[in-house]
Amino acid sequence: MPELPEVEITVRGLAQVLEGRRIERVELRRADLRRAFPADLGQRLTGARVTGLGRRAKYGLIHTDRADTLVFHLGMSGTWRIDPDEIGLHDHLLLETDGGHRLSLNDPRRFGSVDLLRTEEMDDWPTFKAIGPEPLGGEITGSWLHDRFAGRTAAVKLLLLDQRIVAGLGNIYVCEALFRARIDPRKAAARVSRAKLAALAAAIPVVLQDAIAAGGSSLRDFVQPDGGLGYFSAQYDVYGREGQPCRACGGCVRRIVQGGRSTFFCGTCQR
DNA sequence: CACGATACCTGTAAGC
DNA sequence: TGCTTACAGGTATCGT
Repeated sequence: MPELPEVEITVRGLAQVLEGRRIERVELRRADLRRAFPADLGQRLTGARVTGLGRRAKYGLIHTDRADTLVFHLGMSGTWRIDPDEIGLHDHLLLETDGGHRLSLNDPRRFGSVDLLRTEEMDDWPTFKAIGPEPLGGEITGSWLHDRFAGRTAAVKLLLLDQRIVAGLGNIYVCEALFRARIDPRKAAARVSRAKLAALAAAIPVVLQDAIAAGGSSLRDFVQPDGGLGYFSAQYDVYGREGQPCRACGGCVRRIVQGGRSTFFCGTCQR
């Protein structure tokens, strides 16, 4: 996915064309993504005015003046497209605004989701209640991680992907944050030193902010709402760099599989 | 409960 | 060229 930085960039792009605008037309081009679209989505959204955009973890939020909030998740392959030239097989939800723009939620793999919540009840939504704090919110410190990791034998990399612990990190930024903190991703979470956890807590928001500043990452099917591409992928230290030299020590970046997913790290720097 | 494996779905690239 | 396989940013669910 779109991990947290890509969702943040998406939300900022959507705000440019949605903020203050009335949604004049809603078109559902299929009944579901991962789950069914809300049955009354079109009815509740049509004619509503967008009062603001937001983000919680990897979920994008579109608030309306009808006290509803559309919550979208981009899954692995979702993107919002603004004024696409053509509407294709994977454009599943279309919104047309009084500003003359047409937005399309495009998601080939359909791992994404769309929900419509009452804004005042949003914090009580089970999905939001179950996930951990925002990594950019300043709550994640070394000692906080130490507490959460106490007694945990799973690899630190796998726990960082658990949205109940830290919400918003995905495979790329976990690999990058662990590199910056010089932590071996295979290490049992409870056995990572306090000093390393402090470095990790510091690295997480920095790597995310760096990615946001670069405009999000560009993997093969991620395009920003304005059609531009992000360039952070060129700055990756380890992700996708198997066999290439470590930028810090010149050693060889390795790829291993953890939890069925690729982990990239430097076996020399990360201990 | 913690943990690992699997399923969901499509597109792309690599290997034969 | 065509077929098969592996892999891709995530998350829910199911065994053990």
